[in-house]
Amino acid sequence: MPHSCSTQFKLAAEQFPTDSYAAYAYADNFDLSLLPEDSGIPTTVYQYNAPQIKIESAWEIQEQPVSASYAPANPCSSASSSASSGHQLIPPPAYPHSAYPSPQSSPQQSEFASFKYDCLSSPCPSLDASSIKQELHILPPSPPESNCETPSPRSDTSSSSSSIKAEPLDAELESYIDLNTLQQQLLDIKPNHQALRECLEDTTFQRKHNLKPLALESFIGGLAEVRGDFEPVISLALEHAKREADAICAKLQISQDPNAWTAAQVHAWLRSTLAQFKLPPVDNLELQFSEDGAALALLSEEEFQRRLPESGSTLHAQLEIWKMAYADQLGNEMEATAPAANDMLWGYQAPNVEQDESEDDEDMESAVPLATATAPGTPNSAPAKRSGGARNGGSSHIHLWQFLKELLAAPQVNGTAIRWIDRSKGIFKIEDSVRVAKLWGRRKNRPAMNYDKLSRSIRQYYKKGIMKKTERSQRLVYQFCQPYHQ
DNA sequence: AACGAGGAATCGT
DNA sequence: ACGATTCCTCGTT
Repeated sequence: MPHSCSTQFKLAAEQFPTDSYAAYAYADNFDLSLLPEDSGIPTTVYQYNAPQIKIESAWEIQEQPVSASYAPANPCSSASSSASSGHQLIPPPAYPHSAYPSPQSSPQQSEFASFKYDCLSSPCPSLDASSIKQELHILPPSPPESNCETPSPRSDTSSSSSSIKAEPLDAELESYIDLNTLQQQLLDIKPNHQALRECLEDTTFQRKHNLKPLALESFIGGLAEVRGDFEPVISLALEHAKREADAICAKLQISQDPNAWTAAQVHAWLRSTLAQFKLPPVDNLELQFSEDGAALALLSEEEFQRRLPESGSTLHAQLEIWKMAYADQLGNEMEATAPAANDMLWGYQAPNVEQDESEDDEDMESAVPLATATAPGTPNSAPAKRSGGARNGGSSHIHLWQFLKELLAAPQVNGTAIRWIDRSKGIFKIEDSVRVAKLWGRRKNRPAMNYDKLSRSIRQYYKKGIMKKTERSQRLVYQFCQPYHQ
């Protein structure tokens, strides 16, 4: 085995940035169920062929109380066995980043993905207590109330490459990614996001670990440009944002489309968002913001900041997220009806089996099972629809059909594993039976799950009237029965 | 070989 | 009790 190289993410996060992109990372309650289920992300140790990467935690700050209810009673054995040591070791299998045979998996991608998750996740139900604790340190539960201008103890941020230090460690090579420095760079982000831009544009990290170049513009430029490396991550963030927005929309009786808001609804949303992020309430909100939703959506971040120095950035960022979430939803709907058109719209390239680029790895794949049982139109919640009954945390006894709908709801992430054939009829196809089964097994904490068993469960649905075979029987093609679809 | 169908026992909640 | 899991045999693609 070649010598390994460990990448150590350090972060002492006492500050909390308030810039737009930080809002992605620090949104109060990003649903960590979106994230890999069997690994405490910041503490995961990845190993694969050169260079081998170890990501481990080095947080040393005080403990924060954390709800243990989110920690599964029995996480995957490999995870729990080493949880106490603050990191877990994933031995390098044939397919380094995936417990699941994925011949085209890309360790580089997944490594970077894990890094991205670190940046995008926020304190939420995670898998083991240690990782929760650590994530709380990365991303404080309270939204941006601390001073974003607080200088970081580290001042050497002139070059982002300085945040990546390689140091030999015995036979191993250990490189540190100092998140202190990285965070400082985030804190330094100016309205034009120069620091983030520089940070992301710096390719040292990529080159060092032989990563694919990063399409920076795709990240900054908005959803329509989002693709490639960021696609799954953005998708996850948007999935969360959409669910969150959903609940808020129901509460405030407003549209999911900010452009459709009246001025009064704008005020309601602003107040709600201020409260959500624990920002100081604004007395003369109506005077400050006379715009309706469409006009509000056109305001620049500077304008937000000018009107509300304390909270303008956060509000603007949150609005951006809402806009993206709504746009993404439209995109998904279009994809259901006219995939080709949607691909053109989003520049989204349908996953090609013959290509090796977008093959999922451990990170991507574990990130796939999305959300809670909030899949749209669950018959169980038929009358109340999605009124937000039992939300997060109830995913442990999710039904298989619900889980499948969850996967189907995120085609950008799961398109290679399962996809709609005819959404209006509830017909879908399992493209990668192994993968879907593994995901299901992971969700249910059944490591021995396979497609044979999963399909047996699906067949049980036949006589229950939950699913049926299509008229013209096709392999791996199933159909939801009416009440369970739509 | 992979998938489909369904019986039967068992498990977990 | 119920849904899911596990194991099984046999048939089909």
